[in-house]
Amino acid sequence: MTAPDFQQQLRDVELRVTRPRLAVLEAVHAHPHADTESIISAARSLLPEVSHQAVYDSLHTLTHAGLVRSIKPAGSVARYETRTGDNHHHVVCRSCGSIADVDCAVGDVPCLTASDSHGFVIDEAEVIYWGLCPECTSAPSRS
Amino acid sequence: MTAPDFQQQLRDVELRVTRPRLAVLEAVHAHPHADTESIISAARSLLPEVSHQAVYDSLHTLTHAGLVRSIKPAGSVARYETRTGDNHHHVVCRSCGSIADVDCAVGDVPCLTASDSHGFVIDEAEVIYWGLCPECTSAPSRS
DNA sequence: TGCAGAGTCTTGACTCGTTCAAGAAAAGTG
DNA sequence: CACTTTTCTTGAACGAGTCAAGACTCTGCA
Repeated sequence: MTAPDFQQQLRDVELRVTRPRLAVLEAVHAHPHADTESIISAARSLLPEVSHQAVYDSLHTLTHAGLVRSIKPAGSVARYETRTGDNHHHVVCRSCGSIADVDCAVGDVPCLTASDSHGFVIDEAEVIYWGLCPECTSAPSRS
Repeated sequence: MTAPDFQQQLRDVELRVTRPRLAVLEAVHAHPHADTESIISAARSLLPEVSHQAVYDSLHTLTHAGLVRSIKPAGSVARYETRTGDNHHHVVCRSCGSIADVDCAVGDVPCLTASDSHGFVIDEAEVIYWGLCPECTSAPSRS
């Protein structure tokens, strides 16, 4: 994934190509599951003067456009990733908060079938597996 | 579910029986999926002088003990419910934020099998279905 | 019933991720 | 290149949730 690719991604969804957006897109791509602060740092290593506000705004815009996806496990701040549209899920470590991707166990667009949806029109199923990561399993920190 | 039942619940998990806890437990039971502020109001209708801090603390304690469960859909504040241990899930309306219970589509403790868990030890699967509730489907507010 | 000690609650201040607002700057258009 | 619209910068504000210290309650035991 190169810089021109990111530009093309933006144009494909009819967004203006701006340096903050490119920096944010590249930062999210390079640091999957990073929180906003990390993304701000990463974006600033590419474009030193970006304001945090521009990063927040870009993240919102890109999320709306579907280029990035945000996840917010309970007890964590917002995190972002560029892997979208393939209906994958996440495992979150209860101890250290680290996140890993998990492909959907059931198929392509699987978990979209709730047993009784109460009349809701469902368009997405979000699954979060909670547990302990390998490191925290072997060395469980403060219990 | 009567007041003595709540007392018994607390004793069963070896928690002290205090009026704030009873009020919180009853409030959560009476208002499933309510946010913290609503629970504070509801608890105060039973016990006028409870501090918000006591409610927060009780909610945390009860959550730890497994008597209540907290859910935090992205973009929403924390919400609580007393239905625990049956591995049910939730539908959340993207428009108005209302929440409904959904029984697990697959079985009893189903979704606990991720295809590749990356070495994580998984103990819970949390599923949130996103969509539109019946009201917002027929009258979609500001798009 | 009364006492001691651990655990809880009240009060009030504070943190920090996120949002709001107004003006300046930059991207796209002809 | 000038113009219009969108986006970015700066700086302040918001608010759910947390922290801390002291007062108060609950429970177990004499």
